[in-house]
Amino acid sequence: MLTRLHDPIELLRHKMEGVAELTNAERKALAALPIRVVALAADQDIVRQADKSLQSCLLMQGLACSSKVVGDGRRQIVAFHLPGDLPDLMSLHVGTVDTTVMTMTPAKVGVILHEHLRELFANHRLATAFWRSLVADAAVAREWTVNLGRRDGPSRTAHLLSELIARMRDIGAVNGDSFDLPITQEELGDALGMSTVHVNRCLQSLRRKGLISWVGATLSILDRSSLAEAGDFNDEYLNLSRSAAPVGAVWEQRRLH
Amino acid sequence: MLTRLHDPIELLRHKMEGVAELTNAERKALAALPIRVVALAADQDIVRQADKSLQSCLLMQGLACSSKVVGDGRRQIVAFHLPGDLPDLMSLHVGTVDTTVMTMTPAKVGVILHEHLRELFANHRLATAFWRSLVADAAVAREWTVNLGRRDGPSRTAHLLSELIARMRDIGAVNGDSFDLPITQEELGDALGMSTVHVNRCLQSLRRKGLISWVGATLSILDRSSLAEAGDFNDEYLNLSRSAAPVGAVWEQRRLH
DNA sequence: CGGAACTTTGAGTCACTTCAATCGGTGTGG
DNA sequence: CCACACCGATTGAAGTGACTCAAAGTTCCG
Repeated sequence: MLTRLHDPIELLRHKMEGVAELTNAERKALAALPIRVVALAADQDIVRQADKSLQSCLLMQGLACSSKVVGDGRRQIVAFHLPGDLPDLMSLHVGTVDTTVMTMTPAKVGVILHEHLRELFANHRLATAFWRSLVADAAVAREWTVNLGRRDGPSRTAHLLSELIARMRDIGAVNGDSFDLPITQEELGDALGMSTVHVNRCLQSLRRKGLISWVGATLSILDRSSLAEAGDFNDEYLNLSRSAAPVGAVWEQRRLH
Repeated sequence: MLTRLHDPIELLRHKMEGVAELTNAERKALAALPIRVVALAADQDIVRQADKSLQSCLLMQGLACSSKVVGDGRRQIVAFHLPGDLPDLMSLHVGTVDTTVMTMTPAKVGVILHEHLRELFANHRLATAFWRSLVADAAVAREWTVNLGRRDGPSRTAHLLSELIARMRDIGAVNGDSFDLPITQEELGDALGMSTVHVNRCLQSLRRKGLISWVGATLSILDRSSLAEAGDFNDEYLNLSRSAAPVGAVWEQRRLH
């Protein structure tokens, strides 16, 4: 599966089928989308905060992140982007991004002009699929807020790693319970809002408990359910869009009656 | 202005004109939207996490918040909702919400059926306006993540209060530099990811520096620019959609050339 | 082989938490 | 009209999680 997903169109199709059912006509429309593939080194800006943008990009290979820098120069990563993600899709509607999107590893991105996306959205169902992907990203962002606000170091770390393996699994990037995570503890700290030293100690604590092993760039989850428990992790928020495809159930008019 | 905005349609129109230019036809379409107004007491759930939903609501009066509860029972507020906000607009596209939305004060909400919104979205420009409002909310959420991850107590508090007065000003709810903020320090702590005690001390520190005064339910910003500086606050992220209305400028093909 | 980048460790300090008590205002029943 | 209860704000004191600083150990790579 992973090999097939090196093709930008297939990747995009897989992403959209994750949140909505597509007809053959819609798949064809997606396939007709002009995408220019660009290879980037690690630590390259893709879009910078406040840039005007007439295009959005599809991450195809590698890892990327969105971050903001605060007054004292430290940065906070607000999202990790995996292959298949559209890190700056929001610029389609507001023409700018409020974060800096950069690669964390060598990467390939597919550049899609907004005008082509807009043409695609003549089909409402496709527009909805993209809309859902934006909503799904927002759900992840809210969970990060919870993570930073209410969980201590070890738990916060466990939660983030649980999120990552879940998302990696969705795109078929997990072998057994291991996946490639070629990022530094400093970057992890920027995402967790913690110092590098403390990240290191939290990871050790997870290792000592036999929950994970992280050698080189390979992270292995040794005990997925215990890790989830340690991180107070529940994957529902990752699957909102998926379960939503058929909106059927009657809404119980509890309070707003 | 505030009085006029007690009408749900006017409130919605004001919201949407904040992010996009509307034609008279579009204003008329908005005005035709069936909205059922419901009055709620304080601390009532509007939508609960994981509820299936066939409608979204427009907050008309009062304050509301979205929150999630973590394993040990503490909660994290992930967003404050002001009059004019659509706290659960995302349920339009995924059929669920991942947070619990509840009132913090007595409130009025306008209930709008998803089917009516979808009809409205036959007009692409109106759909875009709603889309932008969702993107704007996501930008605020990302800034909260930064705030929780990288700013200490006093600064974090100053930042949130700066955000609140800026958003209150947008809806005309600010008199001079004062506005009604009828929430407890505990609620503020749930938003800031801090204990009540520490919120109290951070507020005192801001008071001692002459930046704010908070008596009863009235918060006054005594020195707006110093408060912004103390909170490392820059309102750009709140105005993304506004500045975006005409997407004109040519995007400089810096790195993705 | 040497150097740079990253990880790991230790020690001291500080921000923030928790627990506990007090204070003040507000509403309520007697 | 007062006594009481309740809720929220405030204060103090002790404990702890996380940070900073600094150094040493590792891995990677040219």
